[in-house]
Amino acid sequence: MNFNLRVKGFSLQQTLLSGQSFRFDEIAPNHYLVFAWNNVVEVEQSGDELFFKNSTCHPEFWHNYFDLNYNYSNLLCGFSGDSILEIVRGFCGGIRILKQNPFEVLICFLLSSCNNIPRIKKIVSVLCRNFGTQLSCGFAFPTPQQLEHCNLNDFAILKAGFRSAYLIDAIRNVCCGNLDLSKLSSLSVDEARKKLMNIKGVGKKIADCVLLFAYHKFEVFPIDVWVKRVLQQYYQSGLSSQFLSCPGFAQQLIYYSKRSGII
DNA sequence: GCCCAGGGAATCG
DNA sequence: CGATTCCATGGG
Repeated sequence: MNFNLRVKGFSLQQTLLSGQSFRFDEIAPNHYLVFAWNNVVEVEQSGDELFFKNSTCHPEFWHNYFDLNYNYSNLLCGFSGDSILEIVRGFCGGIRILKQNPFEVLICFLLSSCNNIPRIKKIVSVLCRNFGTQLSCGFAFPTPQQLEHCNLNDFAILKAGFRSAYLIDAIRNVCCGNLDLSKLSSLSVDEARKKLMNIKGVGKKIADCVLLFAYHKFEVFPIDVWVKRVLQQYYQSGLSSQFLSCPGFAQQLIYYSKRSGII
């Protein structure tokens, strides 16, 4: 299925490259193969237009996935008065927070510890190819049930090292109902975070990544090494009220900007 | 053979 | 509580 969507202020490239997803491939400059939930699409941005090709689903799915309904200009306006946030807003204000599958985000960020993005993407692609459902192009991220009976030997192909044990613990807890990902959204952020942190290898940072990238909890603030550097550089005396107006989104712009070397 | 990647957990004070 | 130290593995 092919179709177009008109967007305002959105940047496909900034959104995909902002470190929240590991499930896309650049097939040409500014032209991506994007996997989400059980779907895949080729997408390209030109100005205010998104061109979708060979989508496995209807436009509404991608509209929701890329969070195109949310009023981000309000958030960006709220950053006025904080000089750092004004800079990053001008640099990458086209970032949107994707609506990703919680199980997928949990597994991907468990793989992120002591790791780099290209390698995480490689591990995830091997995981999908070996255990996920085949799509028209590529493979879907495996469900908890598809991974339920995997052991350390099965995961040796991932070359994920010590992280494989984390995956197995997470899968087991999800499959037995100990961690019910479908119920986290009804809990308070603090309660949901506690539940996630019961998984081996999940601390506050990874829990907050799941809450932000899968549950759209903009009030959380995952602090990774890049963001920590910015805090030490510019926010020694504390975060501004503008920052605290939407920590999750501010964090995402700061991460992308710091990694790009503009701040 | 060494260094790097980026987090969690345990153990302090 | 916050700060410090140790730990884990594969790729270049």
